[in-house]
Amino acid sequence: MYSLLNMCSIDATDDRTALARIRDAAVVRFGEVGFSETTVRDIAAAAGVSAGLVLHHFGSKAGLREACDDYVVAEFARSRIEAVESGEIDPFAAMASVQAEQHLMRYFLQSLRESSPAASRLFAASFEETLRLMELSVEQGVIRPSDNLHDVTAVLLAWQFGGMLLQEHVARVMGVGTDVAEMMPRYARASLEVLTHGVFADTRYEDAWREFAASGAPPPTEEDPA
Amino acid sequence: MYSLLNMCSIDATDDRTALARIRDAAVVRFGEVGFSETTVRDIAAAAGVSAGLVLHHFGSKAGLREACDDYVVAEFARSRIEAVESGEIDPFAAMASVQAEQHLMRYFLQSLRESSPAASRLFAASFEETLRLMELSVEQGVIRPSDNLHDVTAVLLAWQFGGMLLQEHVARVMGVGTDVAEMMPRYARASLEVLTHGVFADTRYEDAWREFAASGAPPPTEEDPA
DNA sequence: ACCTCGGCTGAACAGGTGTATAGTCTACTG
DNA sequence: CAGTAGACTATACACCTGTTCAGCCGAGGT
Repeated sequence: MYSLLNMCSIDATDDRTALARIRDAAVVRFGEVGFSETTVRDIAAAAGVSAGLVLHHFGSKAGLREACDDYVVAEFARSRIEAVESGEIDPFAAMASVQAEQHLMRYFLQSLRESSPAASRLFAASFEETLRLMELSVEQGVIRPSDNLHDVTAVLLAWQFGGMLLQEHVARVMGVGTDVAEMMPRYARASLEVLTHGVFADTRYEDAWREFAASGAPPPTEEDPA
Repeated sequence: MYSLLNMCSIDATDDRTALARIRDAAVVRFGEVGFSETTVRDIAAAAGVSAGLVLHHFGSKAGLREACDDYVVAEFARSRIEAVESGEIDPFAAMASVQAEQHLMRYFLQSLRESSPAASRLFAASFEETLRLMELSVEQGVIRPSDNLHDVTAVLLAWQFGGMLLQEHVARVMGVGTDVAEMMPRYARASLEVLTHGVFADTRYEDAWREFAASGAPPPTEEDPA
């Protein structure tokens, strides 16, 4: 019904609908520089259409964002479903496949920066899936059992995405470039070390906290002495 | 200490100079909603002056940002020096004192979101100090020795700040409010558990990675299976 | 007294923003 | 073939942005 020829200037071989081109361009721009730094005219130019058409299809810039949110959420869900159907269990491979679609991940990370509604949806969805993965890994003896697996998973997820958000700063203090190939070996080794052995030499801090929590007093300190 | 945000009508007892009021208001606004979402007129109104005066004192909005950056960096440094001079060693207390000046921390976190130049400076400074603290803690037997303490510190710092950045999302999946009093017990318990015992049941992932790194092949996966 | 200088203001300017509107063209339908 | 619907464009509009500018005012020096 709405299949039109696309005459426009972007690429003669681009057979995507103008609407799809707008949406894709918006996902890229929003992911790269953020929502408020992106102009409707930018997106229109990148999609090879006029600014008016963007509003014609999506109503407003906010409507375009919502459409992008829905699209990215759906794409993530689709890629996860594919991964599950292919019988993927290995958590390493799981993360690798998430990393695969870079522009989606960029959009997600940018959403986290801006605390957009999509970020909450994606974080929550990622949490549910990770929690299932953690439970499975505990059964398989890969992950140490915990009577607090729910919160532990939430913290680990925050650390993981938080680490991605601060990638640039980690790379700088490590003295390497921000590209994955250069940074990942260092980051992976350090994080694996912490996630395997912890950082504290004994349980004194954990004990101190447990004792404190049991006393019912308002806790006096921040989270961890990293 | 000194009065915080007094929006339109400045308190008659406010003896700060107009320049200081502008700078303080800018730090608050930049920290709350970010640089590009804050207008010069907003800041001027919050400081009780005209928009022209802001530019008169700081040249431009960018100049104001630089001044705020310098101010916040200096304030952080000052508070850290005070902490060191008071003989503070306990990492818990260290983090608590950092948390104390909330508007400075908010400014820093917002800078991290926006990857502003100040964020790099503050992250690097925080890293240097944390690294010294870690070395000291290793000597005291509190932190487990590591032949990779530099990178481990970088990762832990990224996780800590990253966790703060994603505070809202962690709270949501934990089912608690975002305020510190409600969230911190849960967050502290989970992070202490991980930092004390790790999450992996054995060293298989660490071994696999070491083996892989030794082979010299390009690594195939992402950082951790959180 | 006069003068000067810097803090300070109000209005104006130039550019960019999201958005509304009028109109063109093409494809489909009766 | 008329006619309608919708994709699409160009233009204009209203608003907001950072910034500029001419000038006011009070304090301090001579």
